[in-house]
Amino acid sequence: MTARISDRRRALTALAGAVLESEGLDAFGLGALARAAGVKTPSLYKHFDGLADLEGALISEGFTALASALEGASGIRAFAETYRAHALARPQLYRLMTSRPLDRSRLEPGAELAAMTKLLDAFGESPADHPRARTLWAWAHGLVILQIDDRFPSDADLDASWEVLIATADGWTRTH
Amino acid sequence: MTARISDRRRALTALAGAVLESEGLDAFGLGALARAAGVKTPSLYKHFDGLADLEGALISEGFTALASALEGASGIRAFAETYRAHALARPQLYRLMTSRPLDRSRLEPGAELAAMTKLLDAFGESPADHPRARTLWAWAHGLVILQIDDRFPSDADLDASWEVLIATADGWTRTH
DNA sequence: GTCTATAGTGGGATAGAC
DNA sequence: GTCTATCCCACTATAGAC
Repeated sequence: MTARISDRRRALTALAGAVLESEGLDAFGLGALARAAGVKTPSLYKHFDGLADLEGALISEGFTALASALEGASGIRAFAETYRAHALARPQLYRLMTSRPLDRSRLEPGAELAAMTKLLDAFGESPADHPRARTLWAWAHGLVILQIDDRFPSDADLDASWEVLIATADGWTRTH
Repeated sequence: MTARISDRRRALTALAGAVLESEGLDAFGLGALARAAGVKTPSLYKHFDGLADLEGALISEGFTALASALEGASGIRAFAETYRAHALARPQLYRLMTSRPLDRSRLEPGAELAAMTKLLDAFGESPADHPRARTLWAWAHGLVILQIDDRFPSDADLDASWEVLIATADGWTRTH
């Protein structure tokens, strides 16, 4: 019963996530959230310390949700398909998370690290594995973000492109 | 001697490219270009049909330059290193070209296609090779854009991550 | 080809009443 | 926790004089 203020912030953050997807990243802002909430813009300042704070809450939630989704993915195929599905389920949030400078001071501590750790752990925790883990992440990210930004021809067989990634990374784990 | 107007447009576009890199994509606009050119913003409308036209000119130039750079690259290693160096030489232009919705009606006809064709041709022109060519492009793009957006730890060995890409793609061409 | 003047839009943000 | 009122800023864009 004590932390009802926090509940309101959480509810507004969830609404903001929906607005972000429906309006698009470029049209998103305090005004868009206020309109959707049926509230005037200045009211939001009781719950967020400005736009950067709101974006930080959304991004933190995104990292936490990604880490949680990857938790249950074992094996390269599950990893790749989970990452792909998770990103495409909320493409505008994915763009917000990855396609602009990241103000880490606005994030919940550990949120980004939790997601990154899950990514790196797909290949073991040894530092020697990191270049391969990072390049695999970049590969998956490239496939996802180019699709979100509509850079592939409409007839491109993206499933086939993902299969190349899966087969390649599977080869790495088999020979480790 | 006839097309001096066009010369001015070209010079302003070149200046805009420099401003884009020094000010960053978010701070770029007609005002930034006007300040750099020592001119008032409305004057630019004699040379560009608004901001979208200016951005289209920059993006077209970027695609043309990329196609030209890839022209001389033969083999996977040369391809990868050329792409990487070209993107990182003008990171803000690369972001402008790849990280937002692309208004193709504002581009010089064929500019995007020329660059994309060079990318696909790295693996031959058969449609069966396209999934592999596209996934390789996405991979290279992911490595470049995550570095530009500062998403890798500062101690990450990116050279090693690129070597994984090169070794993998080399394997594809050897077994074709 | 450049200028001044101006209009319009949209956004973020603060102060203070209720 | 929400409101009104207000301010500030930045940018795009047009009209018309020089």
